Amino acid sequence: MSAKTAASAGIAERPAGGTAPAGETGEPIWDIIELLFFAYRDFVGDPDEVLSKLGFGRAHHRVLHFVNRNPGMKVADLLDILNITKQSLGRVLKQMVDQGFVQQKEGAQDRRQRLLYVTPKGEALALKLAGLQTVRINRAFGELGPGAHEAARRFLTAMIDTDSREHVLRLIARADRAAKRG
Amino acid sequence: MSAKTAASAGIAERPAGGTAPAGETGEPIWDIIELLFFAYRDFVGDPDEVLSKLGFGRAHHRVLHFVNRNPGMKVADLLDILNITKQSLGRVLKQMVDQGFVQQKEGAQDRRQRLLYVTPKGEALALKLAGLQTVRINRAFGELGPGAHEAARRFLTAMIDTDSREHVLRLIARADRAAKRG
DNA sequence: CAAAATATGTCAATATGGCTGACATAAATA
DNA sequence: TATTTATGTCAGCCATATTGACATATTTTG
Repeated sequence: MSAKTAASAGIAERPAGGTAPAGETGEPIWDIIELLFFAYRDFVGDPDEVLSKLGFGRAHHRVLHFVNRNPGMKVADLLDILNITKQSLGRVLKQMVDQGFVQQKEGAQDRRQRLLYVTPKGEALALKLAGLQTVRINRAFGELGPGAHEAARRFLTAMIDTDSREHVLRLIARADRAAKRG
Repeated sequence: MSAKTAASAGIAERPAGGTAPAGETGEPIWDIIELLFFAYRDFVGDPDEVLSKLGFGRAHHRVLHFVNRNPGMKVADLLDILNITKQSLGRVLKQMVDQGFVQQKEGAQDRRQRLLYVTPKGEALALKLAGLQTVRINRAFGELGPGAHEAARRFLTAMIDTDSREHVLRLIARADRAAKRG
């Protein structure tokens, strides 16, 4: 019940004395480890249901999401983000193109490129999936009160590899600007 | 569950104009959606490296983690948590038993049960993996300052399905007590 | 006690989404 | 022209998930 329960479920507190300055590796932080597992499981669970009815999986979701957010991106860029091989991407991408969710256009300057765009149908699906996740996030923020969004953003950002953090933030910012133009 | 019922399942329409105050379902909350994706990717990435050297995958990690945290759990309980079929679990579990990471003992009261325990070798691996994740979490908390742990816990808890939330919290709390006894 | 339900295991077939390696094509570039 | 780049594709392998059917031991129930 109350949010307090979670707190008392807490643990991982260091053996007396503590304050355990950050950076120390003492005892595993079990609560966050497990909560992250369950939270992520539910977070991707909503879209998964919708996707499975279309014969799609999580891989399709990732492709659709990033193409929708970054219209005109190169195949190579998508491969970098998803961190998979072109063969793996190829199979999934082909399905989405064949079924009219994603479209490929020859690059204007460099005609070797096959720039990726979502179709209206693809955008509708992308927004439907993001909407399901947004409902969950908004419900959470609603329970947590003001400042929750900022706190979540800071926590999640800090959890990303320091090396790639800047890259990720730029990606998100760039996509936001693209969305506003669109 | 929830007021704001999935608000028309989310999305799409965001009739011109507005700033969408939090709590409303208008526009997708892209930053959290994407940060969660990248944060989780890195979070599971650390263990993945270690596991792959042992010929194990993420499935093995999940089994090892929960058995370590809940010594003596039934196979059925593990199936519930992981939400997979017994056939899927069977293969992974067999490997871990064969290689001496997990042990099965006949239930005392109910001799049909094969209660699950980690071996010392299994516990060492579980702690090694949790340690990697803890380093990341502690680094994040260190960057964020005091209150970060509590804030993260509250956020992640709120992201879990309302139905299963209590169950998850009980699971975590129970495992903590078990750990302290051990 | 016999019958039914339960906990677990296993065989077989199938799907998804990763992977590697090799090779092909078109276009840009040195 | 020769090379590199961007992309695609074929073929096969692996890990992890699925469903369905069936087996075994044990507990519970009528």
